[in-house]
Amino acid sequence: MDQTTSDLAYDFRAAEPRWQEAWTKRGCFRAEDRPDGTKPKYYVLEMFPYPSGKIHMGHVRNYMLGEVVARYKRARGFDVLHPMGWDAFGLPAENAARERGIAPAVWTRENIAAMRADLQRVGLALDWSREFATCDPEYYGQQQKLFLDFWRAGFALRRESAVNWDPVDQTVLANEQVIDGRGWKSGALVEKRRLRQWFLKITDFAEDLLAGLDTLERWPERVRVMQRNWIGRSEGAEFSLRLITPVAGIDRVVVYSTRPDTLFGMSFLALAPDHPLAMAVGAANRDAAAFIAECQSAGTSEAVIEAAEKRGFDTGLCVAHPFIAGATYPVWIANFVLMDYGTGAIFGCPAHDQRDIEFARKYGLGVTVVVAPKDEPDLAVTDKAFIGDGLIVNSGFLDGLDVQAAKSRVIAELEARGLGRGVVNWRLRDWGISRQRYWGCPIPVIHCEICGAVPVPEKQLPVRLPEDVAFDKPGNPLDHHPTWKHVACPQCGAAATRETDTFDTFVDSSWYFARFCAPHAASPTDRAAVDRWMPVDQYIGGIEHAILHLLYARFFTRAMHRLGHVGLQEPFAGLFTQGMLTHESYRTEDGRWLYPDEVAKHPDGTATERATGATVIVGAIEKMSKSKRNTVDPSAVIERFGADTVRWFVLSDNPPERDVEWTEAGAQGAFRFVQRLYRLARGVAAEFADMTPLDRASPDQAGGGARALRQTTHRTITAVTEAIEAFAFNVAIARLYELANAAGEAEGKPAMAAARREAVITLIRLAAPIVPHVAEEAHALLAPEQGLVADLPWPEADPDLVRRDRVTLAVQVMGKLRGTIELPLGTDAETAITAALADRKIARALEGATIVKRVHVPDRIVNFVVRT
RNA sequence: GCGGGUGUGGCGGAAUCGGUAGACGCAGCAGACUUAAAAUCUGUUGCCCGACAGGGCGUGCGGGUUCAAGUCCCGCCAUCCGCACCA
Repeated sequence: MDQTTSDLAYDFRAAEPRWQEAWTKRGCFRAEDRPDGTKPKYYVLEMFPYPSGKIHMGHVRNYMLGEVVARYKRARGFDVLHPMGWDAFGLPAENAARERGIAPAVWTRENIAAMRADLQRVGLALDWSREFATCDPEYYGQQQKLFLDFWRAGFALRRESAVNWDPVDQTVLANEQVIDGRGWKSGALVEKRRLRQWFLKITDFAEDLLAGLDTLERWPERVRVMQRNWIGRSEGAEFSLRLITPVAGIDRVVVYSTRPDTLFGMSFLALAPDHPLAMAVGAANRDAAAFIAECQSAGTSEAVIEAAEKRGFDTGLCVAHPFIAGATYPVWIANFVLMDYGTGAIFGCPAHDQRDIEFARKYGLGVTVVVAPKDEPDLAVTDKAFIGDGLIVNSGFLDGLDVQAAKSRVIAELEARGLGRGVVNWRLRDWGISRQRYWGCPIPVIHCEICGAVPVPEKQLPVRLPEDVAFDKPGNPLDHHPTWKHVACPQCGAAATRETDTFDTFVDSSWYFARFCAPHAASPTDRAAVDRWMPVDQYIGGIEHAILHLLYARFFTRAMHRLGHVGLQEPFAGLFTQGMLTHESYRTEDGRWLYPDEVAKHPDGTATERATGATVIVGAIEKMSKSKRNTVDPSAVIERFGADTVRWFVLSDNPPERDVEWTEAGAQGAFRFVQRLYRLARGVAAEFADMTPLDRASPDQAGGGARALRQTTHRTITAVTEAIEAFAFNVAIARLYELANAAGEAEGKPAMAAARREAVITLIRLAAPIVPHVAEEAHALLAPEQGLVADLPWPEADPDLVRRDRVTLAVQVMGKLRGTIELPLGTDAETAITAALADRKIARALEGATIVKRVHVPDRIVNFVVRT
């Protein structure tokens, strides 16, 4: 024992590194590459972190969820793969380079080293031998190979699309860098600019990605719903409308509608601002051009476009109705029509579409009801469109049909006349993967004036990112690099240039889980390793990734499957999405944000800055973020209280799917429990030393409550096991507290000593996945002959001790609780009701009333319905 | 704006199926131990009336279904996540 601390306390400072070393030495958490085939596999993975520099409590919580699963599954006899790596490319490294002159590679490597050290102090059961970072050429080189495979297979293509262009900084901005339509640094109004970029054809997989959702039984329903809505399958009609006066050779406009049944309620046609016809009008009309330019300055983010006030510009053009001879409708350019969805043109039917009614009211356009609800045939639409089902009216050949029948009928009619057709449309768009940035995986393509876009030959991979780059100029440093991009064309040998765009970092995270199976394979994946470990049995991460990351990973896996890199379509068999970590934010009166440990809080609710004594404004509890400095550094807490305290606390109070607020008080509570666990073990060890061999052998002594304690112990095994399986770690912890309380109450009672020892040993082993260090320390006091807790199997409950023979029933009168009765399990209705009526309190509650109905739910409740 | 969540004591939360609301923890209060403090232990703690017994109210708000609603249905409010170049 460490002599420097009080012999009363568990010394985590000495114990934690010692046990961490013991696990590493034994290779406890190394996943077997060559298993003997006797154990089932279990792959548990948390979304790998971006190396921002320091871990925060949110990371610890995320990794603790996987941690408990990993240690628990290991104890249940699985070969567990639980790896760690780094999602290392991205914008923050470039921002650091521009702001502080640190090279992105250096900044990233330093951050990784610091975060790795932080994570290792937590004592996680990770297989560090498989660690890699996406910025390792070994990894991104294989990614380049994958991309070229995709390209050859027709999954990749180049086409134009819009980006946010900052005219002052001469650079492309991410959506988060556009604030109120302006560049975050320059403040300049952002323009939409069209660039030729690489896309992956995720839309080719739309049907399959949608169908696959139904097989993901261990995914949260809400994530599946979000993905389903995102993919957005819709059936509708695509058809053309004739322009009365052609413009620039355009004589018709193709529209898409999911409600072709409302075609007779049309009152206008609306074009996306970047629709070819709108552009043609803009070329000839300055006012139109000004309106289009205004729409262009809104940025590319859908949220901004959709939330903006609906506005339009009347082009003065008209289109003819396909079925009503002589009827014409004005053509507008509207800011809420998206070029990327459908055909970029819609017909407006205000009576039955909310956006259209708002637009029509604003600009005085007509409103014709063509669907009448069955219970309200004379519907009048004012400000709220009617979008429900009903019977078609005012619609010629569609009159009297319901919505579904009218859709089929109108499509048939459009097809018969050669005007259009029924189509399935997707909200999902192809995935644009080009980024005009330095710190990412280079796209392995060479542009030759003669041969066009040429793949970099495989033997020249990886295309390495040069590290001698300068950030003194705006724009992409790869573009400015003196030599990097100048190469000979691999096909014809002429002077050519490299693609200077890099991949979206979502590409990096779309296949890393497959790479962990064989992180140093010479091909993107090692099929034998992938077949052994995939799918990920339990994937864990933030709900903020519900759509993009998870959808891209599912798409990538399908594409890799078609090319034989993996043998399955769905990468994640089970998914758990965790909530965020929150904390109060603090700022001084002059507006500086302060870290929580710079603030002294006072009992009266006020707070001051420790350094200066200045008044501190206590702000809202919100998501921990660096900018607001409301983060709590786990390393400091580990230093003070130990890793087990942090581990216990991040799981103890909250259901993992919900947000948590970090509080100092909670941390101290967790610290006390860790100490108490050790004290319990020490007390039991001392008692046990004094026991006779006979007493030791018979934990189930008559009387003295020993059997009751044993029942608690074995019921706790069941309850904790179920809670862990259900990801209800906070409930598991509550049950562990109860067992600790029960064991504590048995202290000093010789008749219960053996039962108490069983309780404490069980408690330690059940708590071990959460607080493994103190568990090892305590277990070594009680049963050193059994070796490491990390190597022990999970405790098994004795069914005989779990079973209950008596239950408490609630007795209600008119649904209000009036008493309880205790009965043998499985008591029949008649006996239960008789027992209830015999109860003094119930009898009094029933005085003077006539019982009209008796309800009995076996082993649960008796309810009397009465009349007075 | 659209899509998806969440809302229960002073606080975090618990409550397979609709069946004793508030498990467990934190904080508080009272007490024991101590010269004292810390640590530890015991009791108590949803709100209101009541000395007790007991009674009333109570799961964001408003309705509804049911013998019975935190749980199911309808309508609101607040708040969080995502919206395709933050990761």
